[in-house]
Amino acid sequence: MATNKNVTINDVASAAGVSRATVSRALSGYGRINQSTIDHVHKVAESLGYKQNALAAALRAGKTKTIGLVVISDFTNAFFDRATKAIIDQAKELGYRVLISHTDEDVEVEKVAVDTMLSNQVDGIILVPSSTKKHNHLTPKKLGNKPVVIIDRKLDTPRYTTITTGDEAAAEEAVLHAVENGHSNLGFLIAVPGIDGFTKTQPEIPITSVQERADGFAAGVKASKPKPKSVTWLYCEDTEEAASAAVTSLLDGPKAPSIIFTSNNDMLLAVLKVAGDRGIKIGKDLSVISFDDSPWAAAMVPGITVVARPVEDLGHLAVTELVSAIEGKPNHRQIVLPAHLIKRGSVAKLK
Amino acid sequence: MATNKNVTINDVASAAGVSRATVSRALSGYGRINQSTIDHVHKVAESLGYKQNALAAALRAGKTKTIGLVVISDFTNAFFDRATKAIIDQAKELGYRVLISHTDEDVEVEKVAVDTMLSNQVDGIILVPSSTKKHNHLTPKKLGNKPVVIIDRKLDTPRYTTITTGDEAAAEEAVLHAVENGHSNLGFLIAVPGIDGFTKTQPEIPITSVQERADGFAAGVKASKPKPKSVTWLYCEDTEEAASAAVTSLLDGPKAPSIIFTSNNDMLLAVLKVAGDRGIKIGKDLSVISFDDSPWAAAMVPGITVVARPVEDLGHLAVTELVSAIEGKPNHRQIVLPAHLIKRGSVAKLK
DNA sequence: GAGAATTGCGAGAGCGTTCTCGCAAACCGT
DNA sequence: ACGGTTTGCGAGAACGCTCTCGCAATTCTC
Repeated sequence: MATNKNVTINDVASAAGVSRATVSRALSGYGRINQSTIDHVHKVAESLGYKQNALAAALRAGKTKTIGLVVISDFTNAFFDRATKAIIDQAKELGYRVLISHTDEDVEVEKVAVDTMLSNQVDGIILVPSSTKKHNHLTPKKLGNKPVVIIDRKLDTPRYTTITTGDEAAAEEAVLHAVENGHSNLGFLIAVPGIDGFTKTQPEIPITSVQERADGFAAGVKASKPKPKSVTWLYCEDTEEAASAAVTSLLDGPKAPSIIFTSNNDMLLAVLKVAGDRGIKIGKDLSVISFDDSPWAAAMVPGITVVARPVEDLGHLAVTELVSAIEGKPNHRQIVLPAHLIKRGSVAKLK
Repeated sequence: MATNKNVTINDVASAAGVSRATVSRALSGYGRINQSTIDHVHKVAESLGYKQNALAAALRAGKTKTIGLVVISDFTNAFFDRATKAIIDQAKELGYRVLISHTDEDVEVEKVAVDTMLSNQVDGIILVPSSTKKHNHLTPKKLGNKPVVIIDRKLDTPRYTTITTGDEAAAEEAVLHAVENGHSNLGFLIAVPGIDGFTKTQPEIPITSVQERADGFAAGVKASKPKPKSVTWLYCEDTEEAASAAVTSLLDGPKAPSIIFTSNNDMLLAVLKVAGDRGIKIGKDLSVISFDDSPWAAAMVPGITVVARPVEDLGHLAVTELVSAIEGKPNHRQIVLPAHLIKRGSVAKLK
């Protein structure tokens, strides 16, 4: 059980008969150095199985080539899985690694997540904030003046480059699409983290993207040509139980909707589940439109009509912006990427 | 634009009027130190906004409290998203961070991923190998004798602790379930990375878990009481196009199956898509059983009958085993967790 | 109250790099 | 052939931290 001490740059240096500095020059490719010694050092390093200690290099150089990604949810989410993938891929493209942490919509968790990132000396942070208002821990000073890109949601103080999607317009479009198809009894199921169960009266929504969806739905209702006969709003905790209960109450309520708009896929799945259990056919007896596209939403029969957001573009752009800031071009842009409605079969043509 | 030099342990030391060593003792909680100085140092550190530089600490201490996770696929996969989440959560529980990399089933990518992990001085690695056979880069020597846990698939040399699921038995159970329900024309759609398009003859399968599923299906066919009338095998590249083509060929072939077994959810989605386009009703005109459960498979109408694997347990256990090895109890266990069939509505009762 | 044990803390080395500085050797121009 | 420039490389400091060692001060022991 030989405890293989890692081979260091010193080992390479003495094996190659040169100094540490020369080895570093040869391997990192900077400064004045003879091509033949470069080759020689490379050969020796390889034969010894030398691997750079990224920790030491980063400590000395003051940069880690790592960006921190603090997301809300884990990857079991049709938005964040794709965003995370896009971010990792683009980061790799630009020569960066990604450190991931998720916060479960908890500001306290977010705080320690960010601290961990900073402690690990990330060069910049991409963050999905869990609260619009509570961000005392996100001041430039507390972040060591490190570049930050906010995605998916906005802070109420637009301090950093922020990339969001145009959910409001898309939500409005969704409502108009439903009304055009003859729907007149509308149900809205909005997932709001932090509340208990579900409620009809609008609670404080700590997430701008959700707020925008709700606003867009409302704008759609207002803009509808034949005014909808009934509109029911339900704000719901983001859990399976609460969602099921909310859907049940919606379907059993006095003004049962012919279409339900859901603000995310968890809510959508609850609708599908309850409807399935009751033998209610989607796209026929009940229509549905949700947010965020996914392979399964497309493959279902009927396909689910969704607001598709440019998730990959968003992730891609976030990294590009962040890296550009890391490399010294700090500019605080507010970017909104367009979302659009994908019409499938889950909206019945009434009348 | 004050370039906030990070506050270091030296700053805290001089502000608190003690030595670096004392600050370190106070904050890290080791060695002999007076409680009142601990409090004092903590207070000063807080007021200065001191944050430990994890890099420096790790460099000095020789351990990073980080484990590397090298998975095949990204998180847009019903298995790996859950596994990754379970691993991150359990790692956090045990005081470890997770560095993630994905390889897209490419051995070369896997190689550099592992190198990156090592360069970043991870304390151990959890790996989903992209190939059963090609693992020259995974010798203990090349891994610096760091602990490794292999999950989801096996290497042909059982060198490390390996955690897999009992896919073979579950696959057999799935076939028997179908035959019991009167199915006699069976189709098997097996995703095999690295092949081109699809083929009827079994190619080399570089992944043990897939091989085991195929073996289990075969065992099920053999064990069926009324021998199935026809059995069609299709091995397919893991892309949407190839899968669609394969499904089409399956449905249009001479022996059109009444049930299709798919080895993963990508294949399942292809089946659903093609069937949907043709107006073929799942659970009625065509039955289907897939591998790996997911929220949408449960919410669909009819629900998809699946082989559910204990993904969270697997991830959890992987971390536990790895950390135990990191902390000095190296034992090479071969663990197989049981998978089981969840019967939903996607299998029609024939006869 | 004198020796022994214990406690609290500072000095300083060292983790594996990078990078500036300076020096010797090689090269240039006239 | 001689001053000046360029080239290649080594010495050594520094990044921020941990941890051993040793010394002074305190507490214990009988």
